Amino acid sequence: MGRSPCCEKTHTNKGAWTKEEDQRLISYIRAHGEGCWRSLPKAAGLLRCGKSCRLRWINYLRPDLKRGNFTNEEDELIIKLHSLLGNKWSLIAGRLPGRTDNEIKNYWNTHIKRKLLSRGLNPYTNRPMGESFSPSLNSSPQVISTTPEPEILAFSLPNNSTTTTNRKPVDSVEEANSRDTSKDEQIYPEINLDLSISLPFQSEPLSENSGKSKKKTAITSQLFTTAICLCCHLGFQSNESCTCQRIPSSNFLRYYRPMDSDLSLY
DNA sequence: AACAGGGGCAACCGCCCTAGC
DNA sequence: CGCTAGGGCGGTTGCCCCTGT
Repeated sequence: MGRSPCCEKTHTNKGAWTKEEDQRLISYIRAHGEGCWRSLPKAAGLLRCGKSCRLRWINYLRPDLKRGNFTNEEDELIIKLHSLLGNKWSLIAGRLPGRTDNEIKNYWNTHIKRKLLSRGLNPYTNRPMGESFSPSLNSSPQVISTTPEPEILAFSLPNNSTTTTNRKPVDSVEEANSRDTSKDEQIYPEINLDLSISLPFQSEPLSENSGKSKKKTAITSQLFTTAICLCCHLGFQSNESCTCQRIPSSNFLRYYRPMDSDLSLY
């Protein structure tokens, strides 16, 4: 017994979106906001699957999207992020304002992969072909703090780390993605890349009846002493790829991406 | 001018995760 | 605690356009 389909396949359009469909979707979301994608097509008068509407909006119709060619800085950032995160396109896109995961994924597959190969680099490791490699990033982000913003990626600074692990050759993305990264050496030794994503800020203590909240609080208490955004670590703080702002804190420094009005849609 | 091949990218598919009941 | 619906994500497909022959 399979999962029920997300929509009536027989009565939905497929393929390229028309201008009229785009306009309907934009108008509807402007009027009612995002959410409930399954019922949106009917409400908006679209003969489309809800998922299709969501994808169309997120990837092409959102007002905050940055269209056009990728800059060299974006290229380099993507390369570095990919070497650290693997095919976590949404995470990578999160560090590139105005870019979508789909766009970055396509760009990676069509441009960057080739670019790295032409440099004699393994596209999955960003290291010379044949050289051993292991990224340091844990695949599962940890919740480390609560902040006023919906999204924070924090990376600990070197903490007198004694991280020493054995490298293992990685020549495929499958291998790279499935590796036990906890044992891996870092690509960028100066960076301890524990990727962390926070929950929205709560100035009041977290509700006591929330078991999950307690768990998150516990994790927070295990914070490293210093955290910094990946863009900053990679040297992109001063350019457009990094929109972080520094928040002084008694225990550590936090960098966050402000949530502007447009991004609030995402 | 016509055709073939390849590249680029929008869109779809299917699996996974999670909140809500 | 299990089930389900909804949403998110990464991988893949297929169409369109460009370029070379």
